Amino acid sequence: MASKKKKRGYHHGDLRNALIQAALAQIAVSGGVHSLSLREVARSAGVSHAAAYRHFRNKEDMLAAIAEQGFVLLGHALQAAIEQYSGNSLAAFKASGIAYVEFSVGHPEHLQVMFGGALNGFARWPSLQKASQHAYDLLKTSVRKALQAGEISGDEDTIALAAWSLVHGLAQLIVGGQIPHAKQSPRHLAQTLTALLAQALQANV
Amino acid sequence: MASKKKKRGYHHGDLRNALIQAALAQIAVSGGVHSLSLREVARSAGVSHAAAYRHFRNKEDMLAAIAEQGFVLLGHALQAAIEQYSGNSLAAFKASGIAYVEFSVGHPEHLQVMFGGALNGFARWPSLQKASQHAYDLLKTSVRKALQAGEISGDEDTIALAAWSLVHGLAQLIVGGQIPHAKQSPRHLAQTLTALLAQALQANV
DNA sequence: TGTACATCAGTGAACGCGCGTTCACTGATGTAC
DNA sequence: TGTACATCAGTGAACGCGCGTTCACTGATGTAC
Repeated sequence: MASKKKKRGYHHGDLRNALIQAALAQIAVSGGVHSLSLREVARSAGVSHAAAYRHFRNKEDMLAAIAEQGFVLLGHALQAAIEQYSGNSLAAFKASGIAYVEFSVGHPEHLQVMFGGALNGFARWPSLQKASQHAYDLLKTSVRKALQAGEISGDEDTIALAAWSLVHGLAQLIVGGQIPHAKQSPRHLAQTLTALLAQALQANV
Repeated sequence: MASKKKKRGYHHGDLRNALIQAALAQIAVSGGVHSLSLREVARSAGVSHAAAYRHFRNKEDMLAAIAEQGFVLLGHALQAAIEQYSGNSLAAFKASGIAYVEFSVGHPEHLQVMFGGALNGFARWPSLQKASQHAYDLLKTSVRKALQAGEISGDEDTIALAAWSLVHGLAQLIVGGQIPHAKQSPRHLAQTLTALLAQALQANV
């Protein structure tokens, strides 16, 4: 259950990651970042609670590490979706929106730390801020390419904000359990809404 | 600072409301529901912490009361916006979206309790569930009227979900401080995005 | 290859703290006669 | 109007608890010679 053979550090091997995994599991079970405890996390990772302080300055710092991991994973998901349609910038744009929703639904615990307001701004964690900025840049670039290719029209910032708001809102509502009557899968919903937005953006081309 | 002359109950007059107000203030200052404490709320309302138990079964019950108040206020905001354009169902639909964003930006503390996941479902508080359902019904009705008037076209559920996602996402991003570069006011942003969505919905009419 | 030493990840006890909730009480208010 | 009584909102002390963080320590690992 503990370290396999990957890093094999001094003692545990990869306690930092093990703690992050334990924290995510605790969020999933208790259903909230607010009830996450450093001691409980260490306990379920099979380690004394003081050990956590060898890897994180404090509890908040641990949450920042989780949020950063979330944005990195989100970045990868967006990049993969975009690259899948390298020849068609509008399809790539739509795919990135769908990927945003699928990532959110697949990683609700990360999402909660990323956007749940537990960190009060990312300014104190440069690498977190960088990862978050990178994910947003991918979206912006995707919009710019579709604009340059003449497949959609409009103001770049406005389009990016509309797209982000749409998929972010959908993801939050799904993960928050606010759409109980949804008969369709998150992916299907995301496809429908993304197509609807794309339709609006193509209107004036 | 305490009760004016409105209800003048036995002792305090309107402690229940005073506690809710104190809780909202505490959320605003500390910047999170997770760090809200019943004892601190009672303290800042000038009352012993045990007094709170005369008005709420427990801490969670107090949060539910705040969320309920939020949905009631949201309902009023939506209703007012819709009634303002009683002759034009498309304008009413857009106005309700803008009102959603303005309510959110104007009541970030309520929003956090309503959607921050602190309650883990509304099922245990019937009146909260009713208030939340009512707000959603206003949106649905607004969509249906625009459809019936032939001003927009599409599937009712899809349109409602798209509209809700868009304004909810925008609101969450603004309140969460995720849009630092926004040069425009929340209201302006909401107007722009709502108009964009309306454009897509009018496409096939 | 073997030994002495430095490093530092993880330990276990201790700190001080504020929390949520319960309880028997008190005293201000409302009401019946 | 006055008095006796019932109600119940708010009190203050007490409960048990788990928390975040610090500290001197220990012992496994890596390294210089």
